[in-house]
Amino acid sequence: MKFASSYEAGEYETDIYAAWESSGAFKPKKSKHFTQEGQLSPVDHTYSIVMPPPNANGNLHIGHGLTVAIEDSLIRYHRLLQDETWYIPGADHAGFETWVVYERNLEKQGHSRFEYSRDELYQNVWDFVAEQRGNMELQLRALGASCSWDDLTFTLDDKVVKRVYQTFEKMWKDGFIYRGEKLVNYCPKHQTAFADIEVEHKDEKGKLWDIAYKVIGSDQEIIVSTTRPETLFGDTAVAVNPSDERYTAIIGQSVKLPLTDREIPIIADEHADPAYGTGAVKITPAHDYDDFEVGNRHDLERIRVINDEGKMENVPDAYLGLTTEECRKKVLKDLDAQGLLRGEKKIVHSVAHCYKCGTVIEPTLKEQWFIDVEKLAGLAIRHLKKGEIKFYPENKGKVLINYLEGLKDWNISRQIPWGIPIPMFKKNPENTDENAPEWIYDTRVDEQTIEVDGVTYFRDEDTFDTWFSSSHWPIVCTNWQEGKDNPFYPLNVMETGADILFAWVARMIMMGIYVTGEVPFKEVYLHGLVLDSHGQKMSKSKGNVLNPLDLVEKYGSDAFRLGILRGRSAGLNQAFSEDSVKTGRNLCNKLWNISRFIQSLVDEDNQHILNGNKTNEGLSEDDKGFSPVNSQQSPVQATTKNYRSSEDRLNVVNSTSARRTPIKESPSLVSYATNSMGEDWICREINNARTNLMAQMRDYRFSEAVENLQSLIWDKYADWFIESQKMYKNIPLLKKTLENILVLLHPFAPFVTETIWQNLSWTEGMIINHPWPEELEYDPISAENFDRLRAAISEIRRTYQDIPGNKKYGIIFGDDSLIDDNQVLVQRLTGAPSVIAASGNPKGIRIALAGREIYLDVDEKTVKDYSNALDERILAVGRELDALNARMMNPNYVDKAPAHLVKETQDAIKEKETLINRLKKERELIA
RNA sequence: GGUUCCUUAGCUCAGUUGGCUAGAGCGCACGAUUCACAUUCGUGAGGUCACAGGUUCAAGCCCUGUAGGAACCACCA
Repeated sequence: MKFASSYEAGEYETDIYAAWESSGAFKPKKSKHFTQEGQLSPVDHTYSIVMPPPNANGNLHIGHGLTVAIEDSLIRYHRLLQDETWYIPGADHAGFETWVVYERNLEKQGHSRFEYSRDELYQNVWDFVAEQRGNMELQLRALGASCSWDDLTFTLDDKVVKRVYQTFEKMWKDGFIYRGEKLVNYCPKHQTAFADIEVEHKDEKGKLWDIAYKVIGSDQEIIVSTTRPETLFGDTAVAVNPSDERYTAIIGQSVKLPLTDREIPIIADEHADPAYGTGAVKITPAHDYDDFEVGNRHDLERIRVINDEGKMENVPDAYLGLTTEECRKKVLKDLDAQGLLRGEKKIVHSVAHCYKCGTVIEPTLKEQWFIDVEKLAGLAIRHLKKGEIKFYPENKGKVLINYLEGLKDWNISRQIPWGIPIPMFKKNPENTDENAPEWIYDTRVDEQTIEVDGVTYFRDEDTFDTWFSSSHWPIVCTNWQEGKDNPFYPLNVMETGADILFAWVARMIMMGIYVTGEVPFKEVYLHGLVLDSHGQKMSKSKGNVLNPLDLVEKYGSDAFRLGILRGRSAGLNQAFSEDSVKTGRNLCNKLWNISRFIQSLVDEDNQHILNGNKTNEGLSEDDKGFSPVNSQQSPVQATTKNYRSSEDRLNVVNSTSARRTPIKESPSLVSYATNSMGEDWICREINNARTNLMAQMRDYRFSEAVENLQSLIWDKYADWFIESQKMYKNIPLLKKTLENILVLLHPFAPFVTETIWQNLSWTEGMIINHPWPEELEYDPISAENFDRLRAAISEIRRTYQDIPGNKKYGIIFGDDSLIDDNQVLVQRLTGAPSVIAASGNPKGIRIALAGREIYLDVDEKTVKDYSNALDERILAVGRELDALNARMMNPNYVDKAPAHLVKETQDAIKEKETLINRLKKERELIA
């Protein structure tokens, strides 16, 4: 296969993905089907992640793109480490979200949900979703998600329902669940209740009205302030603060409720704030959370005046059936007519809205199923405080505990058909048998009535809150079973958006501990929102939405993944722009061209072999011939080649590795040896990048990992190593190092690395499950010498730029073995017309590096032109020297700082002094 | 009111247990260019690390305070 001159991602990605998938690489190796029934022997290294299930009915958005980029990189990294990885994909029935879409369709067709039974509706939505499903799965593939598709879990799968019912039954028996008539967040449009977390509070302009209530048996009146005059029909008291002296005299008396014949008491309660409004407040226990509490304290009657459709009920005939809005107008008008409306004030207050349709949430008295959260959260808090889960970013652990400590009981009933039916049946109200329980648990939810012990029970028509079932996600996806070892539970990490810390992560933790006794995951990595390039939230209305799949199509999957990981850290909402995807694309292309070039060198080399010429490939270390570069090397370097024993090397691998056990020794197909400074240097750099990468992966520092690799591949491998190899080629080392680099980058750029791997002539198998590279062996002194050579070359280049006239001059070197031994390389990398040894005293501009005798062959006039640059240089070195001297002048520093730092400072001073003295001497000669 | 976070280059952000001259990407300026790559190569300019104190031999990092900004939770009759 021939490498094209640029990497066109779109030409390869689909095939590569298909090849991975059909090879079985995505499945956990040793336990392909870890079923509910089967139990597998535990294995040493497992690594499991469950994907936060995207909406089965929807398209992926940029946040999913980030999720996959992070999770798949982790999974692929651990797969390369030869862990048994399991990336479990999912699809969410997205109860309410999907229901809203479906109901909207239904309305468009002129139908209403009330025309159908729950079972019919459920079936209809199921078909509706089935039609749409598959879209998001294709998109996950395009992003390169290497998940085990056979194990895809849908949130309405039987195993999910079964598990949810088991838990519900356990909770019911344990007394964690109760049926209660409480105020719930009710959306009159969708006609369902919500959990507190699903309600959005928004600041809104409103009005505060003052209404006079006449005190019975006197001509006094009490003025209450309210934003909701229409609920006065549900008032069952007026409250004043017990310490409020204005009202102490009338506490215990009654007032006449305006527009009605009812009398209600004046009560004393702390809830009334003397400083707010008139200090007196009407109490409507059936339609206000605070009032509900007040009502409980004073045993007040609860009168519901707004029905499920948001219309007035239990009110005088004139108001019956009005919407709340109509009723408010009429009440105000009628009060005004009676002279009871005493004031009107504009205020801004926070109002709860349905997060989906924006309708004002009506706190409504309803019988619902609740979870006693104190019990559930208490367990979770204890585990969290013991630090059993590590959070990234760390502070989210504290935030979560704070949330759990204040959490109120959780309403888990929803009045929508699309969801898991609540498996509870209510006794026929006409049955007066007192021995029969009011409610019974039964999973025959397909039947509307059941008979137990001769008693008829009716099905509860509600379904579970989505979060109730999704809180079981780690349990169901890993097929956790009581009493059976499961190497995949707890998960290694839960990766998801910081925005659902409370809604989802908190509930998974609570439920995981409750069901299994163990935390469901050991670590939590939370990502922030992906904002647009100006730091604005992406939204359709702003028109700044970036579609991940568009970017994949335009730049490639790898480019997208690299681009979205760069510049991003845990928990923060951060900007994202197409530019960073372009950078990713450029890196892929760079790597492609590096590989293309190396392959061409390999092909050339093979041609030589065919022609009967010698090559150093495949020779053992002992009989390794020296490539031409050796004759150029200094005697010093040649004698410092002193490789560690293989035992030492193994120790290095162990000590620098972030893993608990040594990586499996896996003999490379390519045997290699280093023959030059540049070669030793690149081995050292690859080893360093590898070690850093392992630490970065352990700590979830993806952005740093990507930068680390980019710097290795581009700034080091391409710009220095490959360039130096254009002189003297070490084919086995080129092969070996390229392989290592490809493997290191694979977790982040799976497609391009695999495509290259498949295109290279000598590689075997697939890179996706290639073993993680071992450390390369090299000569550290030789590697350091290359650093010196690089510094010299950079300084020469810089000096060329500093000399006016934009011209390159010949290089003359004095007694400088580094340059002497690398003349050809120096000439090539600086672009100098010549590099020659000095005869006699060299003249011209001397390169401003201590320890080097390098001159540029320029005439006297050019030397003078350079004097300004030289002056600046002298000043700069002087400043550095001053800073170092100041440090050494401090006796405390010498005393207390670590010895190696002091030594380093002393050495640096010596070097700077030498250099500055030399530069000053040169400057004098010019003047 | 409670909790948490942020303030570092023109922009978006790194900066680990305090330790050499504070980094990256993008952008900008100057220069290069047949021979892997213009999705290229080389060089450079940009920083009082929000401010004020403190601890320390040493502070972007730790402590206290101030200013500005953000998110979430609760409440708002």
